[in-house]
Amino acid sequence: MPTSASRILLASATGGDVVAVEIAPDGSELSRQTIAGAQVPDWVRQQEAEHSPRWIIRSASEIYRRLLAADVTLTRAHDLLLCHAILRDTDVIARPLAPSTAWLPRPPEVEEPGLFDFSPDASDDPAAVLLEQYQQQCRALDSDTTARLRLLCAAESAGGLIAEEMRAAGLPWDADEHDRILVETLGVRPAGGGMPAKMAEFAAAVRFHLGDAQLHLESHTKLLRALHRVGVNVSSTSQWELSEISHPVIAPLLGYKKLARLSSANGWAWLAEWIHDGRFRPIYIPGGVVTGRWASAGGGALQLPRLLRPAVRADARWRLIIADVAQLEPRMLAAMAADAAMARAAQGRDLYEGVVASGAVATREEAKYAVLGAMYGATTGDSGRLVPRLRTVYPRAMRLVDDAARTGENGGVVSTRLGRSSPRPDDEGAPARSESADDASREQDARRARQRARDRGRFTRNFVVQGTAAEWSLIWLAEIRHRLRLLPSARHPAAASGPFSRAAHLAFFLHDEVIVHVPEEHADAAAAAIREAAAVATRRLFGDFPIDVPLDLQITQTAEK
DNA sequence: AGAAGTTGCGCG
DNA sequence: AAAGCGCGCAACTTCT
Repeated sequence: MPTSASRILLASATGGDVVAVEIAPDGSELSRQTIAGAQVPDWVRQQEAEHSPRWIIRSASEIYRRLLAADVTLTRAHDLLLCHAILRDTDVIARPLAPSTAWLPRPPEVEEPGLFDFSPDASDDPAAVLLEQYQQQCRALDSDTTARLRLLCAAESAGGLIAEEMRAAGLPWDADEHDRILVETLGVRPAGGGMPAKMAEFAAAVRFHLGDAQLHLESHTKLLRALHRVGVNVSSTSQWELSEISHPVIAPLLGYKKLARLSSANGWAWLAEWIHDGRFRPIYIPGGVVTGRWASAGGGALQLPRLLRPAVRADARWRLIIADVAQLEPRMLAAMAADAAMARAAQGRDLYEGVVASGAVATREEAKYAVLGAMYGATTGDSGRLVPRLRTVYPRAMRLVDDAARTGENGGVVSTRLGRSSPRPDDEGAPARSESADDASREQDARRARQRARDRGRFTRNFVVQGTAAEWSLIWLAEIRHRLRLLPSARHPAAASGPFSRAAHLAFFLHDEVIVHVPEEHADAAAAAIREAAAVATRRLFGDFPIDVPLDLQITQTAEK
């Protein structure tokens, strides 16, 4: 393989071997070789050291875990699976990528013994299949004269690598602290099993007030009947409705529900299943949401209750850097719409106070409801009533979301700043009525169709904002990763082994928040890197448009807030 | 018995 | 039964 290599395509061959193809700048094949499975990590490490090529791979989720397990990291990649979804659906180029079911994510594979022994592509020449797809994607990217899709695909591919790296590194988690929180909140766990003490107390109080010593509290139907028996006339057992009622059963019932939730979602069973060697390793799914947000699988990674934050704890001589953006989405909206007035309100840490200062609303609370309502499409209630006031002070921003909603209602497609487009509406549910249908059912169909259109309008309204925020976060992540890789090694390794035990690394990502785990001596440098990365993300998306995207950032030992 | 749907609640 | 977007998960009920 010549030293000029800058792009190498990796394809799985039979028997765990790998075919490596060197790609010329014009996308054509320069040379290829087959590498025996056992040699792949060393070979890849060597290529990284000598050329740091862009690796063209089917999917990081399919191959990267095995490389990381062998302590090999990749600098850059082009993830064909992730980019296929973007380039197939995008509405910002004349000829999007031809859709193909061959480029959909595979169901999670069972662990296989061989290093690269994942199911080989069903073809005599899997490398040719990948190369053909890569060339098609390059043609699509080249047709975008604005190059925003190129930026999006690069960021998305970096995200694919980061998701696997964060899983490999894990989020440092103090199981003892978690246990302390559980005991403090739920009460002591009986030795013989059964309900923890404080939960049992609440349960007993609820049963007493409902006059049923045997009542099964987890059954909504039974609980609802029991509530009706004592005159608590609610239509559901949800806490927001219960909290409106004044009755002695309400307080213990809400208390019980709170604890029951913690116990079943993040109790001792969760701790035993998900925390190993002081790390929480969820599965991140980049692009798992149509807007471009990440999804997760297993462990409820994106729903960790704030109550458990103190269990996130840096290793000895290491620090956590926790950084997030307040009100990322409305900031994105202001910049996307080039709404100078809204950008002015976004100056500084609290956008909502800025909205109050504009005179549109009286209180911060009103500002929050109005802004969220504008982005979500509220039509009724407090929020819906406040939204029109924003139209007078921020006409450009409001026009952007209102246009997105109208496009969706009319069955159209909307796109984010970088060109990720909303999926086409599916035609399911369009009723095929015979001519004999009566007026009433035709009326009902029409009503349902209007409802669907409104639902879709709220979806597309939110899509442009949520999706662009996801793009900002993705670039932020990629730029953080890039900078952290330049930091020197740790004086003291982290408690866990693996490729990230000696260097600062991303440990957690949640829509607009990151947690970085860093050797104490590099904490300040890493914090600076995170701030720089945010500034770069803003500039990449919006150029010189003056929009503030301030970070809340703290360097700590634990994630307590 | 197991699949599929519902409810409720955690996160942004 | 959230007014208003996007998710995942546990536990229950209902369907097959």
